[in-house]
Amino acid sequence: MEEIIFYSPIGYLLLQITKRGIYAVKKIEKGETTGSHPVAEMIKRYLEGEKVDFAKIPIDWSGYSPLQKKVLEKVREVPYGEWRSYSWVGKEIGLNYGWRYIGKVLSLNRTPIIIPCHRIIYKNKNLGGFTWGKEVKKFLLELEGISL
DNA sequence: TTATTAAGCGAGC
DNA sequence: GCTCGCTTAATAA
Repeated sequence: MEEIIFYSPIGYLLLQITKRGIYAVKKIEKGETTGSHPVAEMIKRYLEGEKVDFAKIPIDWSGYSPLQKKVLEKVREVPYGEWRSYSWVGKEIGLNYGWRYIGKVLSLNRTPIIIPCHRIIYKNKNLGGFTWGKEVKKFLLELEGISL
């Protein structure tokens, strides 16, 4: 497990990487930058407003159930600058009425930004919740040009 | 096997 | 605007 701490427009971020890929991204209050990593640089550029493609970054899925992984992989397919509802995700993966479970799965997401779960909001355009708080979610959506 | 849980949604007032 | 009822899979007891 490799750990990189770097500074971004939303604060210090801790990036955890295993042999299989990105394991987790965490927001921390204080810290000192501890070197760099290509993925850390991509996240930093993204948070500064640049359009970055995270699709090719490998993710360490260990700990997720098959269905949870399916949900998160579907969320990754949502293109930059667009948003989807929780029920859209549910229908896409074949849960006709079980979309309430989607919220549960997204709350388990260890890698915000890389898996853009901030692009999943209420149908009426209210924000749902977010691992790092609604303020960060709003920041990310406005960054991509989505008005609420 | 049962109870609890989670970041939603639409109907009806 | 607000309240209410509901679905699903995962986890714990």
